[in-house]
Amino acid sequence: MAKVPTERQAITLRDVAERVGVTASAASMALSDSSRISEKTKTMVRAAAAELGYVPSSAARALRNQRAGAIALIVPNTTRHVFGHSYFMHVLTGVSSVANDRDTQVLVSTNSDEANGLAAYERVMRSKSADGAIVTSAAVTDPNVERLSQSGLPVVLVGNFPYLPDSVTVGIDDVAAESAITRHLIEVHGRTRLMHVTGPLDHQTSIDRREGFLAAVTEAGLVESSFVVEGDFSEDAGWQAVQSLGDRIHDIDGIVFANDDMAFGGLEALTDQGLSVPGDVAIVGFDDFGLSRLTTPSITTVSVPAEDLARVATERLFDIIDGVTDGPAHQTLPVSLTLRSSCGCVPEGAQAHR
Amino acid sequence: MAKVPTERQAITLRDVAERVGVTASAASMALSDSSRISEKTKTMVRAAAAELGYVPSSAARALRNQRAGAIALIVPNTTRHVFGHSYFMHVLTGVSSVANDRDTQVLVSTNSDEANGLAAYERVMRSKSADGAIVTSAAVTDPNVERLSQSGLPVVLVGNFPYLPDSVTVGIDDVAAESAITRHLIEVHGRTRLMHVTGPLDHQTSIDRREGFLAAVTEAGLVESSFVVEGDFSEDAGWQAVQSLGDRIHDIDGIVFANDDMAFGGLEALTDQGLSVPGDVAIVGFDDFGLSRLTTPSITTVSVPAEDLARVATERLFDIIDGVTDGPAHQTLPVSLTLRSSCGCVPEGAQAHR
DNA sequence: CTGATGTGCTTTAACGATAAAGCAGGGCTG
DNA sequence: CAGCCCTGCTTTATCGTTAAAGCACATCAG
Repeated sequence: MAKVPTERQAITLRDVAERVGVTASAASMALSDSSRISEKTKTMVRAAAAELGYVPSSAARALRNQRAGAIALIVPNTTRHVFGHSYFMHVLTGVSSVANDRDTQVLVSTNSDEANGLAAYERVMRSKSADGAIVTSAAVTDPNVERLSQSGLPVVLVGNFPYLPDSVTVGIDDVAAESAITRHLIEVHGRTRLMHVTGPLDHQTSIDRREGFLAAVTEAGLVESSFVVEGDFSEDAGWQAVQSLGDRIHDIDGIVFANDDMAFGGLEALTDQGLSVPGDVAIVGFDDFGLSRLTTPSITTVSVPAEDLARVATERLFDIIDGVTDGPAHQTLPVSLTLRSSCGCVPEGAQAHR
Repeated sequence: MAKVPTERQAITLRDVAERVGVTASAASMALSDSSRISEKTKTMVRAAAAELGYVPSSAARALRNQRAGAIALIVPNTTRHVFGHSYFMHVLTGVSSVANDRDTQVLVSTNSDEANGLAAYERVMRSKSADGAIVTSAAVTDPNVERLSQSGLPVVLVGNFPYLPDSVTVGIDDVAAESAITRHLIEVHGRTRLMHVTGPLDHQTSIDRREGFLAAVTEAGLVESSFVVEGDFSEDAGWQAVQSLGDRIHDIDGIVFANDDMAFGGLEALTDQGLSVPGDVAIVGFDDFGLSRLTTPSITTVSVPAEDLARVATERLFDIIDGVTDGPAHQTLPVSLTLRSSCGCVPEGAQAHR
């Protein structure tokens, strides 16, 4: 084992070069396997670098190459409340794994309280701390997303942004998915009187899921017996949506929640009122980021491949950074229905244990 | 509103200086409010900088100042399985908030599969991409933690590392906490025949919690009727621990799980066997990162202030980076017992809705 | 009226890496 | 054997920022 010096002073390329007896330039060329350097020198330089534990200074490289060697994962602060921990972790995992393969650092930028007038993530980009950014959703009303995506900097958005047709996005088909799970309640479980609890309607996801629900009930001719209530993706909103129905709860036999958190809140409210799920009311959620699997009964939901979305988005981002211009502007990944107990598909307590 | 140029070319200090008619040096001094620059020039430089949307190049700054302006949050890959998403998100939130206040970027480094011989996070530090690191726990057997903390680089560990007395740590008192919650089962709920399911015993946390459990049962004179089973913090381990007891399940009236995930798994197993919780068996968990609140019955647990731990650790890290040498080596934050249904404290269904 | 002290900038140099251009010496071609 | 092209390095310059030193010019004390 080579003894790695514990000195505070970092090892620079110059140190490596001096040990071999060449200039720093030669060492640089040797390490990049230039054809203009003799095999013998290359070997010596590589050996010296390994022995000294040389690691190039990222700052010097970034400055010289005009490339940070890092990408940013931008999380508008509003997101924290709207999306759950698990969603973000899946995204982070996906981004990290691709970035790791490319020897690129991942910088996480929460928007914080834009103290400097400039949004925190705009500073990140302008200071060239990152070569590009993955933006994980945001409110439709967030002007920063548009500014970022039109700034000319490489940006890939995770989600759907129909109002930003020029942006590059990777998402799922919320309309089709919500429509499919609604049809499941109607066709498989014979539910005819449905309520839909939406997410915050300044989020595209919420708008699309509502549209999917409406398409399904319209197609089935159940418009008269169905209705929509606005929520905000929080557990409490789900609880409120059910609670505020009062006696009208008996007018419905199925609830399509726009996400799992609200479904859980709704489930609690239904249970509190002594109603059985799925017996009296069948419910479904959306996301499948963990929670829906754990409840009693477990919640039937749409599984969103968050990690895959992030992975695809990050690969696309690297393409853009590398100057690839002919990639797809908008990609849509498939989702799957995960059938559990809350719709009546899987008997309670019959959950498999691996 | 100043029109921010959308050019691909970034604005440098030279651009700002030229517009005012001074050199880049003068502009630099003006922006740093040097006393050697006239008030008039300062005003003009500041105006020009704002107008052009000047943001200093982080790479150039890092190179010149020998400071990255970033800290790393290091997550050994083994951690992913051992700690949950919520724990990590709390830590990330805590680290981010403090870093944001200091205008510092947060770099998330998962260890990945040390492809380059050098652990990924060692590269991060050696390349000077970050000025310091927060390391979120790790197995006792992980040699990298020791190397990192002894490398002379600023590192703060979150958790307890008694075998690294020279490191700087911020943690909780696992022994006292597990002892307290065990005593709760004994003293408040009169349980006398207890099982403890540990986490992976190559983690200090698991070792300490086991010690706390043993201290409590010893103190109460219940050693004969109690025992310890090894788990690994996974939901499945909790399930297995209960399941593999067979008929011996009737020999116990309380289970102290070393974390909430296992408690949930155990809860499922108990329910599957038709046993009532807390009626037949009272159970408690540890962590309170979300899951334990959601189960039926909800799980009594120890609330770990993960975000606060991260915040304190990050503040300490900045102190070290800034050269403060007289800070506390080891800090311990207080935890609290969160009493819910699974121990018998709160009647089922009586959970408040805010 | 001269040397000391300020004021307000400019010049210089450095951080570390690396393309591009420069240059010495050997080998080859015509 | 003069001219040319390789080979294998060195020299030079640059990325953007900033500390330190330098240098005019003004002001003031003695």
